[in-house]
Amino acid sequence: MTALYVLRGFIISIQKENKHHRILEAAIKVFAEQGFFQSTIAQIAQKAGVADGTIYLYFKNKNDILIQFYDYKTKQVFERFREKVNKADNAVEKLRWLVRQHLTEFQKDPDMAIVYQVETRQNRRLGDQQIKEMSKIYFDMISEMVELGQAEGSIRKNLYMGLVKRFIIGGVDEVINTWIHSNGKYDLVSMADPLVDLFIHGIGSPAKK
Amino acid sequence: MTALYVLRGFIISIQKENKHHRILEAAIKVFAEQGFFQSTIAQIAQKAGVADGTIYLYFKNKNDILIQFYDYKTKQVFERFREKVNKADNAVEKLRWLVRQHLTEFQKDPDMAIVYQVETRQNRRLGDQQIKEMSKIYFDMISEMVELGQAEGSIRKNLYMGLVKRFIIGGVDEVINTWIHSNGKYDLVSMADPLVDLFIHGIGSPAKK
Amino acid sequence: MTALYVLRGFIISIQKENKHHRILEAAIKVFAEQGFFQSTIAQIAQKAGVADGTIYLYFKNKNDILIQFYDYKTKQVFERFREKVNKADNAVEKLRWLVRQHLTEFQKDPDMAIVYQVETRQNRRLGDQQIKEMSKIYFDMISEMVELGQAEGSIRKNLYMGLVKRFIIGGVDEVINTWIHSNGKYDLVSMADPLVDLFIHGIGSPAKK
Amino acid sequence: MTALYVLRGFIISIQKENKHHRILEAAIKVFAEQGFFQSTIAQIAQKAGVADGTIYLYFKNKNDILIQFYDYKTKQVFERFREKVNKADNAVEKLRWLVRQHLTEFQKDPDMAIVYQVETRQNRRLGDQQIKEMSKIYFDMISEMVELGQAEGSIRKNLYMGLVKRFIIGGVDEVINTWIHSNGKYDLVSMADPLVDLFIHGIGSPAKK
DNA sequence: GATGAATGAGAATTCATTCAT
DNA sequence: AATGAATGAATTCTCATTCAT
Repeated sequence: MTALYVLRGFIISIQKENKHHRILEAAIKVFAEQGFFQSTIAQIAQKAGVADGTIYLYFKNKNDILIQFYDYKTKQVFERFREKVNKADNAVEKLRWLVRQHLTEFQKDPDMAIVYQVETRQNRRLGDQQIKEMSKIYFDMISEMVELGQAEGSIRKNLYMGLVKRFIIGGVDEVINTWIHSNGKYDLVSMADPLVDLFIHGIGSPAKK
Repeated sequence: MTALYVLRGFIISIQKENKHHRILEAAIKVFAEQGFFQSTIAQIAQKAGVADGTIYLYFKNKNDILIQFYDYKTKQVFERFREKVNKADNAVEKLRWLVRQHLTEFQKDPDMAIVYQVETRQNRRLGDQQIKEMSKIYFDMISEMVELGQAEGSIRKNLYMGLVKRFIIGGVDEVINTWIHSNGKYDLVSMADPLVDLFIHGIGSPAKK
Repeated sequence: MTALYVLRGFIISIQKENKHHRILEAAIKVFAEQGFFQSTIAQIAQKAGVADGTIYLYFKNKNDILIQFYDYKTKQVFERFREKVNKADNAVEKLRWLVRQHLTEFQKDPDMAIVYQVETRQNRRLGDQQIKEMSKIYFDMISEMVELGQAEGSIRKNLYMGLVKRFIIGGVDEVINTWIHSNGKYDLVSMADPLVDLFIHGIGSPAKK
Repeated sequence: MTALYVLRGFIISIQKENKHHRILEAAIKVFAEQGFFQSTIAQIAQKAGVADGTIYLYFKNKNDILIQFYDYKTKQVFERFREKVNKADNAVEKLRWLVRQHLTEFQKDPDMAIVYQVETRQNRRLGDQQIKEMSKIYFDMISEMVELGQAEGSIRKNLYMGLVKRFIIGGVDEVINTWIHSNGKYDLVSMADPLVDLFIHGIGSPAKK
């Protein structure tokens, strides 16, 4: 009896989990298609196959969906960046894997990519704290990588870390944006290595240096 | 009499121009503060010191304000980039002046910067054509610059132009974004030279090359 | 349990039906009092005892209320004309019953009468198709009647059907209009027989014929 | 000098007359096309070639345009009916000329026809007094005609005058309405004689009488 | 008289959120 | 937990009318 009960609880919690998940996925799709403000709860509910009211059992309000998307989906993706970075054993390789993984994840889930780039990134709706938190993950990875590279001798010394971070994130973001605006027509991941090459060597001629 | 008439016409057209301008400026401020979708016509009207209905004498609808902002303000700024670029006489200097001017203009007018970065750039509300048109200005300047640099020998040959463009725009944008999120606390323009340095040399150690 | 469920569903559907009905009735009253264009959704909502927004759960927009009125109320009335006409067994009786029933129904529901005469009849807002459709019911009844009368010998042969239709509808409509403008002060139905007499015999003196 | 002054005054008053007239004509066109409520002052002004504000120099408000249309155009048309009726020298001819003239005038000026039928006729916006006044012209003509006919022996005695009026006006109106809805595709005037025939003889078979 | 820019009240409509079932 | 009908605040936009020039 107890076992059954526990089992039942488990199934229910799975179902609950499912519904929460389904709404989140539906929301991301709708946000990606129409933008946050132009999306309605009704559209999300329909796409998720639940009633409008049901959404409010899982999310405090419309805004909260974006926040939870951020927490659930994005953070998890960003944590995976770290894994890849950790596996690589020199600074340049770490950077290469960071960029590769970033492009890979975003290519794999274009809806997430759109929502992240367009709705989340630039937005003051999400608590700034949240943005900073995640931004920090990236920042820390880059700092670490740069410091390692400087120790290794592969990365030059006179760098202002804050700027390097923007330099790298900016390039990656812009590559993703362009890809999104092209409606994902080409292979995003193949941009990784040439991009990293630019990060490392710049566009300047080595002869001149 | 005729002279007075002409004068009168002139004054009136100035005033009209003023009102259009005042609304546009007010709108940009409001958009910058609250975001496009959270801004209301009433707020814009109030900030511009006109009645709600007056806005519709100058703009087709709320969206049109954004479009006209783009046409009026942004294009003009971008044309000024070209002037600076044209004055410089080698590739690296051209790039340096492009970035300097970009950061200078955006620092000078933070509201424009915010609206441009947040509302315009990523947005499918503006006709894509418009975005592409302006993006093209940037693209052409970069292409030109890179080709010149390659002829001069200051920029390396094996570059995929599309990627270089994103690499540069991305870095600049991100620097601006970070500055915006800091509420303009520091001097944006001073980022120009270090950033260009990164564009040219990358983060890699020259010793290693 | 199931029975209760079914019952519950039934009650709910009745209530829903009620609300739709209530709004429609309220709208007709308001339209009758003020005319379509001078009526506001707020007035209708208030008279129906619902919130403004509720109206949009049942009607696409203000115009749709008129269209649904037409479909729901008017058609049903017109179908009832046919019943009466079918029961009578000679042409003149059929005409008499058509006119009697028409005046009876409109007298019974003056709001419908007003909206029908003023807003619907002359209006290009309703799909012309709808008007034609209903007009056709009348037309068919008259055609049928006339043809029957001609076969019976009670109605003369040399008649242009299209004109006969306008002749009859016109007279009936005008009698209703006059009654409406008098604010329903007299008995409309009592006009039926004298009017039919005019339709049949005209105003000409039989002696002269 | 005085002569010139008078002349000048005359010209001005002609011009004034013209402008008033032009606005009225423009308004009727616009009302005919779109209906009173869906027409805007701006549309009328544009069609009349004057500024919006100018309309208020000649008309108290939008409603007043309809009222003046009624006074100016319609009354004049109705007076012309009388002329024709007066010329005919027996009752049936009088009726025939009334109907002929009615259809002739309305065919000649379809915009007037539309506005009159749709906007004026059924409407409580015009002072009821005005409607009654004009309606009275018609009524008097019909009364007179019927009484004459009864004296002549061409029209039967047992008639309720109020009903006869509606019977005739109704038929004529409906013929006009149908013509309007057909967009004036056929010759309206040719309906006059057959219609009058129906008024006089009805649809009944003479054999039966 | 003529203009037409400006006004702002007013209306339709939308939609996040609630809550009775 | 789930539903979805109901709500009504909020917003955009229109347009008759006014009035300074």
